[in-house]
Amino acid sequence: MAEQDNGRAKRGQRRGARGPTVADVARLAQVSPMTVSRVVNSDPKVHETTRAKVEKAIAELGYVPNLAARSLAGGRQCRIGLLHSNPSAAYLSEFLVGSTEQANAMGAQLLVEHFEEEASRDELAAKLLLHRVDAVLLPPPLSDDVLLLECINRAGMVMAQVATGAPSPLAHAVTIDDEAAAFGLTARLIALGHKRIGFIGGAPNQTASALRRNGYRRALESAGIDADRRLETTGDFTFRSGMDCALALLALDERPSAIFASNDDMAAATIAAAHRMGLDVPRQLSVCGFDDTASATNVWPELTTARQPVADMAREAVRLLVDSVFDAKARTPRHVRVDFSLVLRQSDTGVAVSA
Amino acid sequence: MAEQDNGRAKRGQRRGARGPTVADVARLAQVSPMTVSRVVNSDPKVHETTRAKVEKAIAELGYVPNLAARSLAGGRQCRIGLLHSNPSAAYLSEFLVGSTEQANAMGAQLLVEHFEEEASRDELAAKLLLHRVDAVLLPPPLSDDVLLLECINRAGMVMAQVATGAPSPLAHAVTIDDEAAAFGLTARLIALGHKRIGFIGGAPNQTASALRRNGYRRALESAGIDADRRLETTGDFTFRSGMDCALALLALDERPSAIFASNDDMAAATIAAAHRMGLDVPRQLSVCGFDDTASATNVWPELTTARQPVADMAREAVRLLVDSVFDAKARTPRHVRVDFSLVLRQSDTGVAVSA
DNA sequence: TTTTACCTTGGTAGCGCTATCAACAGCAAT
DNA sequence: ATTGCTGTTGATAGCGCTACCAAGGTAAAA
Repeated sequence: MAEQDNGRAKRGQRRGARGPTVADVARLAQVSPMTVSRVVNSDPKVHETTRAKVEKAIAELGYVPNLAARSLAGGRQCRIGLLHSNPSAAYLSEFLVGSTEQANAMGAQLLVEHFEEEASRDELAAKLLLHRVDAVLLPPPLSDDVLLLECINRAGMVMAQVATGAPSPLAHAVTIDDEAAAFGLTARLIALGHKRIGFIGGAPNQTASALRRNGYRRALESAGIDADRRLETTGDFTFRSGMDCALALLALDERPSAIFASNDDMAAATIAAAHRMGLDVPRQLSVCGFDDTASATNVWPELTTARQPVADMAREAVRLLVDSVFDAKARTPRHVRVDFSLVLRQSDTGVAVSA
Repeated sequence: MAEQDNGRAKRGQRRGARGPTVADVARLAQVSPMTVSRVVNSDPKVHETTRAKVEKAIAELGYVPNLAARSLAGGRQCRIGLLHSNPSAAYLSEFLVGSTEQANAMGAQLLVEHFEEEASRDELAAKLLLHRVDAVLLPPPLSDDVLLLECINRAGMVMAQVATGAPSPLAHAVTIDDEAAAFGLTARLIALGHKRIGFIGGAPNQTASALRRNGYRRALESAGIDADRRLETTGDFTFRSGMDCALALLALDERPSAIFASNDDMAAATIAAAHRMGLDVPRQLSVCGFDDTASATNVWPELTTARQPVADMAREAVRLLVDSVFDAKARTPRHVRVDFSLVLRQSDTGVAVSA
């Protein structure tokens, strides 16, 4: 009931005091609202003096632009649909942090949508359209779903694939050089003295899996080690599949002395499998993973792995999308490659073992 | 230059065709824009017949409300700051999914902000204020930071603590019954025949830690088992601390036959420690965790644990916050308790072992 | 000096929606 | 017939911001 007037004169006849507006700033700085708008949007054609005055007024009032009004007036409005489907929680977490941050910073709205494997791609596209989604952000494994890409493209939305092995001409892409990273890790195992190195591949439907396998093979090759196809197994990025593959590898007559798993979960499983068989890691078996997710440090010994800057990749992808939505010229698909790094921990640094 | 008119009469003189508006729907349904607005917002006082007409028109045009305009006109605007500080990635991920979903559904804006341990709470509050944050969402461990709560409260923002053991009178709280869950898990271990059950506590500065410890103690007590304080250790929810505690417990003269860890990461570490000492889990050592995060299934054997519905809790918290922001009457702190469940997997189901 | 060209600023008119209040039924009670 | 309702609808006026165009000033060119 009590109409409390917290120190500020009520503006309209609507409900009480919200934050200061361009008009307030304009009054204080003795310029027009329009000029304030220009300063806020860093329009180059504002005189230095005026800009300073306005900035002072802004600081004084603690003015913050109202996003709603801005996007309404500006006509611009960017909704990004983030589609995810059962990626590792650790990956998704980092991805979400990066993408929400960037989306907020750029005034875009992020809609997080879970995509069931079995769901119809057409229905999904229809749903996105219904939600007025302008752009779609695709973390793996969805970034490799060609049907989905085509479907979304047909619906006229911009897309960004993150961490795909096969950038589509229909979409932006942000990737690391998976092959180089896998090459690097394998080369390191070789440098440690290993000659029989087992490989656990990722899900065949993710293109990155093939790239990592190539990196592994190329490293062996360039070290002059004959490839033994029995040492190559294929999992699906889950812990359980990693366990199965590792057990199979460790049951071979000529057991590998090192195993390169295509992601951290499978590497963690490999360590578990080794322990289960009474092998010490890294003394009797060196292991390395890929991705540097939380799993990498939640095992003992901690995993040597390749780190993708997931949050940065998400940020970059959002940036590409927002730019595309606001500026038709930026709509031609771009492919951004970001740097990875090798994180050396304890899972592989045992005494070098010769086969 | 070519003013392309894509099939729809241009509305303003501004840039071309955006989606249909209330006016379009109103015209088609032969009612006033206001009535359309009422239907969209499910205002009860609209006649059945009218509602049907409008809904038909909406469907026909594929109308979707413009959020920006709505929040501008409604004067309502809700920004929720989600503060997180190094929680487990798995937890954060689920939390983010739940909270972004709910925030979008309720037309609120979510700002994700990382809070460094060392950062000044006052500066943080100032920053939140600067970003015009109306409400703050606090997942653990921040939900237990009393200083932070006071600070934010002083700044006049609404808060919600998630998974705290000590709901503050200053904030909403969404919790599970940690004590009951810990009781349940411990009771299960006892039922399996264990008499010496080790305990790995969580970080002392998180109130949930104490509750879990109480549940553990109470279960022992009600089973008539004498508490042996040497069996109680204290970690800090990290894998590494779990490893240390587990190694200590397993080095005791009278080794425990089961260990209850206060979260999954520490339970995973316990399994790793057991393997490291050549003990089989669950045959020689039963283990159970808490939270049912991704870690629970990324170890072998998989963890028996207590599941918190993290995403649901986040959703509920967001709901409480948004309601509070839009409706002053809903601002009195509420404490919502949601159900947990015990997830029985393989880490504890060995042959029952007697001490 | 006048003209042309900027460079900077201001005025006006909405963006799409909803709060508010006024208006008009239709019906019961006076 | 008049009054008073409840239930439903419409008209009006902005929310805070920016696109657009026009207007003033100053400097360079004629």
